[in-house]
Formats: sequence, C-alpha cells, structure tokens
Amino acid sequence: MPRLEKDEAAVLLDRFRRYLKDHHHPVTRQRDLVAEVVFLSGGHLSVEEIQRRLTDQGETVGLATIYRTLEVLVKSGLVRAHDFGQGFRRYEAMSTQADHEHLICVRCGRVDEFANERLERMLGIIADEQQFQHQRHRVEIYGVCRDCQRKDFTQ
Amino acid sequence: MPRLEKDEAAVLLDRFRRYLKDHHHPVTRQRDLVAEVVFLSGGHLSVEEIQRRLTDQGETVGLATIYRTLEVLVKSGLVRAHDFGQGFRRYEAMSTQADHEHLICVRCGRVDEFANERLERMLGIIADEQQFQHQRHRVEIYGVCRDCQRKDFTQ
DNA sequence: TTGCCTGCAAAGTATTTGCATAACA
DNA sequence: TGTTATGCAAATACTTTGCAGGCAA
Repeated sequence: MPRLEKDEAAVLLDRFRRYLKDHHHPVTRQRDLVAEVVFLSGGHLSVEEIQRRLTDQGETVGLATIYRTLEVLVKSGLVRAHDFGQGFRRYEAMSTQADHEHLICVRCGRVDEFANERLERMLGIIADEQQFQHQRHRVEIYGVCRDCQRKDFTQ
Repeated sequence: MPRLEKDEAAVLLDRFRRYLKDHHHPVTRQRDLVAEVVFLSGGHLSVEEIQRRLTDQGETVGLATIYRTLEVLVKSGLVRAHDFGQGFRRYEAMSTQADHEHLICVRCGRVDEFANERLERMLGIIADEQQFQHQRHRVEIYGVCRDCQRKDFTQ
C-alpha cells in the first residue's frame, strides 16, 4: 500500500501553494490545512474524515470551505476525486507514483490499490478498437479483503 | 451496441412476474410498466428518463414507485444499477448476454459497451495475486465517443 | 485598498420514508 | 378480506450557493 512520505506531502503542499499564487488565488490557512491533511494521509478520505482529522488537530474549518478547497485541489491536478458508489466522494493525493486501480472491500469498505501495466495497456488498445478517444479510466474490483476473509475463519 | 429484442424483453418481463409471485409480491400495473421500459430500452436509463418514457406513453407512475420497483428489479437480478459519477444512478437490463464493461463519453454522456474475455480473466488473476476474494468488478473508460470526435472536425 | 475567502445558513439534487388510500391475490 | 403497493409530501444525505464580514496581496 503506497503511503506518502512526509517529504512528499511537503512537496505537494509546495506545489499547491505555487498553483494558488500562479492563479492569483490567496494562500489561506484553511486551504493549507485541508491540503495538508489530504497529502499526509495518502489514503482515500471522505469529506467527513477530513473534517474529523482537522477537528482532532484542534482546527475548525467549515464544511463549505473543505468542499471548495477540494475543488481547487482537483483542478490543480494534485488531488483526484473518486466515487466508489458509497453515496459520497473520496479524495486521494496524486503522488508521483504510477497509475493505479482500486480494490474495494464490500464488508469493511477498505480501499486498497494495485498497479498493473499490462492492464493499462490493454485498456488503451480496447478503446482504440472501439474508435473511442481514451482520456482516463477506472477499474474497481469489489470483493472481500484479506482481513475480512480471515474473520470468516475465526468465527 | 447490443440492444434487446422485443422477444427478450418479453422473456425478462415474464421472469420478473414469476419472481414477484415466488416472493409473494403483488404483480401491479406500475411494476409491469417500469420493468417493461427498462427491458425494452436495453440501454442505461436514469430514473428521470424512465419517468419521461412513461409519461410519453401516457402513463403516470410516482417517482417513489419507480425507485421502489427498481430496487426489486435489482434484487431479482434482472436489472443492474450503475453509478457513472454523474450524480445519479443508471439502470440496465441484464440480458442473457455476456459480461461487458462501459465506455462513457465525457462530452455527451453516451454510454457504450464492450466485452473482452482477456480483460475479465486478467482481473481475476490480479485479485488472486492480491489475495482479494473477487466478487465483481467495474471497468469504465472515459473519453470522447466517435460522434463527438467527428463534431470536432466539423467545427 | 481591493478582491477573493470564510463560515453560516439556506438551497439544491437524487433518493428514501411515513402514512392514508388503493389495488392485488 | 387481508396484505402489500401506491402516491404524495416530508425527510434525508451529501453537496453547492448566497451573503455579510474577514483576511491575503
């Protein structure tokens, strides 16, 4: 599971600040805080989880501001939005790592990642065959994660 | 693009009626109407589109009833629900055809299908490698469809 | 100083639920 | 006749928007 290093989070945060400046958007305390939480986590956070982490840090940022900051982060290309069909979105830092896809546990909701070059290539070829101009794709495998399989045995 | 034949729609409707009877759920006019629209279309309909088609037929079915009927249809296994990240769900008849994946046009929202056995096999293997118990998956390719590419040229 | 940001509350969108009435078996 | 469905309206969950006041450049 690729978790972002503290160094990488710092790099991303720097890029975000530069992005804001380049686009004449003020760099504010709230934007910094939200971005930092997403970059440091490296996981797939919901807005609720982001707000909880901020609260745990003793910071208060309004929900609307979190949503608005995430919008900017997505536009900047530093964060990616996901909809895993759970009724809300999840946000993920776009580190320098390669493209990856997701494994979603239907029991516990945990989201893991995997990367597979052959798969990526195959999708490009399939799109070509259909004369479809490929931009991006989404591959999600739903099932039971290792931990939840273990629980089946225990019980 | 596999569109369902009228005959196949009739078969599916029959199965749905039997499913209702087997589960001691009344077969009502509204359930019949909603199921028929989905089975005959063969596409990927939103609830709004389903209601519009019913209205066009001169039938009035309440929104809540459409949602409740779709829930039963999904439980019966005759219809599949999709979330293509457009802010609402789409529903598709599960014909006898093989598993397939989707191509979603980011311009016009059109949804096309493709089937690829090698891809299906590869996903099973990837899940195994990750010790993940594969149940189902979702592969979506986002980009520009043939028609919208053509429009680029014209303009 | 000027303009964009923030937080609150209100609005919005897709979907679900409660309840009185109506339809199926 | 006894369930269960239906339709309306209200509720819900997540997200977006309007606006008055507050920071960043």
